[in-house]
Amino acid sequence: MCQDVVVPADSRVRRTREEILSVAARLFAERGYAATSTRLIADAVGIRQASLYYHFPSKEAVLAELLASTVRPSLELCRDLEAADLAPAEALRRLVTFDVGVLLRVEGNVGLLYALPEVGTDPFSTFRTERAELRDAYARLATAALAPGVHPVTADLVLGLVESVIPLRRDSPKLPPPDEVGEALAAAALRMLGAG
Amino acid sequence: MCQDVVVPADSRVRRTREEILSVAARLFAERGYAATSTRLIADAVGIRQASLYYHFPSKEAVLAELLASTVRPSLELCRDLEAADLAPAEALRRLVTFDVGVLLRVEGNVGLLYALPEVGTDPFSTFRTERAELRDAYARLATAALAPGVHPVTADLVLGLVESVIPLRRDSPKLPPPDEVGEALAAAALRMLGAG
DNA sequence: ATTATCTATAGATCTATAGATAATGC
DNA sequence: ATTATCTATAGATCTATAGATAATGC
Repeated sequence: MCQDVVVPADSRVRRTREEILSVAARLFAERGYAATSTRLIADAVGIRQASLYYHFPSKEAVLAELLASTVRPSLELCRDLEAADLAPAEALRRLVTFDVGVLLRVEGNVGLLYALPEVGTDPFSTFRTERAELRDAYARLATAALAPGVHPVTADLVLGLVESVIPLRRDSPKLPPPDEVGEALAAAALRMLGAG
Repeated sequence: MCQDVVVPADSRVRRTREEILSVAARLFAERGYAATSTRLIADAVGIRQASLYYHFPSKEAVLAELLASTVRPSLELCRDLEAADLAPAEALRRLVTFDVGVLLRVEGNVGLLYALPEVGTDPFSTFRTERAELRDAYARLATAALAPGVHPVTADLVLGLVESVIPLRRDSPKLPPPDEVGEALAAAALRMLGAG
């Protein structure tokens, strides 16, 4: 058994690695994955293009790590909420406000990464699986909260409604504070389901 | 004055040009703009890479034409509806069902093109202007239909809700018929605004 | 004669690797 | 001594142009 290599949280290599992630997230979201060269990322970080490959084995690995970090917190909350035996409408309200808060606050509008067409290709299938889990959790909660007489497809619209804050944030710079948008959107989702 | 050059609707050049557009739309939506090479498009059409440049001056021009053709029909309907002096809720219901129908029926899920990050770059600013017009029209109608006591930001969510059928179509292959989804979504939008 | 396509290629990328060197920390 | 970066470059693209040739239609 060998000991884990301990990297202090503020070591130089750690900071560089995280700056690469942060810069790449912003550039991928703004310009697209294929249109963002490793040179462009490196220049923005202030290192040479080849030095990226000390921190990541490939450009794909950079995007893969970004994607993983965006979906995991929501997935964990989903599991907690489903275990907590709340009324479906209340569980959904909490999930929606949490996700809207994250999407509006995260730097660089990283939520846009979900929609990158390249994410549909083979190297990112792990992320797609995790994302499908999140979609299913939303659909289960929304279906349970659905009022009689409301068309069942409405339950599949909730996640899309939540994520519509991503382009909204890009296109409408003057938005109310995240918490206010989150509560308004959660209330809108519940009205939409007839669960007001 | 010179006469316009008349190109018959089914001429060979016209068919090739339209097949380029159709194939490019599908590939851009599936794989992204930068990740789709002119060679890949040409191979799928069955011509040589260089022959694309007889029909289009650049790769950008192909995407620009696709974008223009997707936003224009909705913009025209918007203008008609605003002129027709309907109740805002009814005008919005018609606009929503129309757009959902188009987005669900158009071949190759071309709606995904809206979200391509490359669309945010300079060469596509004309499209972005037209798209901003559509967004404003949605916001005007939705604001007019908003019930008292409902948070105003809710009006800005309607377009996002409509466009959430684009990823829905990609991720949930088994969806009800377009008309049914359109009506369910329009009803959901009106409930969300408190205008049920 | 004109239109639509082809072959061939220039010139500019891009990712990733090899091997050298500078900075860090015991 | 190890870690993090650098320079240099191989090899594979990619867009767009030049000029030749085949198909079309009067």
